[in-house]
Amino acid sequence: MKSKLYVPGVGQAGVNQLGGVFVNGRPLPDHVRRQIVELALVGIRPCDISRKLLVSHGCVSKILTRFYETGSIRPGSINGANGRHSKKGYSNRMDVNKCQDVNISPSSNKTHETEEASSVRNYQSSSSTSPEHLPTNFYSSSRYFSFHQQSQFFFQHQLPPSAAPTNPSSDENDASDDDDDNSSISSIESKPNTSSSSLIKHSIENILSMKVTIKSKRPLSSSSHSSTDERINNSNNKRQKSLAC
DNA sequence: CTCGTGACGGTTGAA
DNA sequence: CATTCAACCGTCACG
Repeated sequence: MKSKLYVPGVGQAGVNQLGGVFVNGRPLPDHVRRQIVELALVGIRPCDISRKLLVSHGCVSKILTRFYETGSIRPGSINGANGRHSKKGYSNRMDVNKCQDVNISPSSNKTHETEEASSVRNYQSSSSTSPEHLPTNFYSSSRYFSFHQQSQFFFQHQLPPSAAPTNPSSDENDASDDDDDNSSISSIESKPNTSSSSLIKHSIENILSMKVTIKSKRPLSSSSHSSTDERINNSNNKRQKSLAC
């Protein structure tokens, strides 16, 4: 039932049961992972998130489980704490990048969350199309670069322009957009900020507007908004509690 | 209907 | 340089 298509430079791209495009064996794009976490934080249920973002339920569950346990939205091999990257000197290079980008001393006793946030910033700042910003600790540059371009192509066709990835053509716009993303992600993983919360609200509103379009396009089980809102609030309280721990 | 989990096939980097 | 292996990925199906 799973249709597959081969995309040069990416590998086997497939379409899951929800109609979403994915690349087998490759992590979801960062903005998709971020949207999953943001939607979960505002109380959207995982099943709704999977339907909205066209990501499989299992993937949403895994990402949220990882996020609740570690506070990280990154794929497991990113921060070099585990996986194959820990064997080589990636962590040293990561520390250098952190010093340059985030002004965090590598020798300072940083918490896991600050390290994660800095790694997120480092990765997002490096996700611009400028070759010298290609990630050194992630995948190899050439493969990652081709994948990133292709994934942007895919999700530009999947998501509305408000939730679509940034335009790779202009660096300054990328930088500003990355700042928006960074502020939203830092507000999630650190303390809440008033200005960034508006950004979160903005992005979530965009996503929710997409939800309306999707629901109008493909009506799910006919459920009234009031009952769903109550369930959303309940689950939101539960997740806020778990997050506060 | 929702959610957690394991199997599966695929990708990636190191050895 | 090609091959092998381990770790990780997302999807799917099951309970």
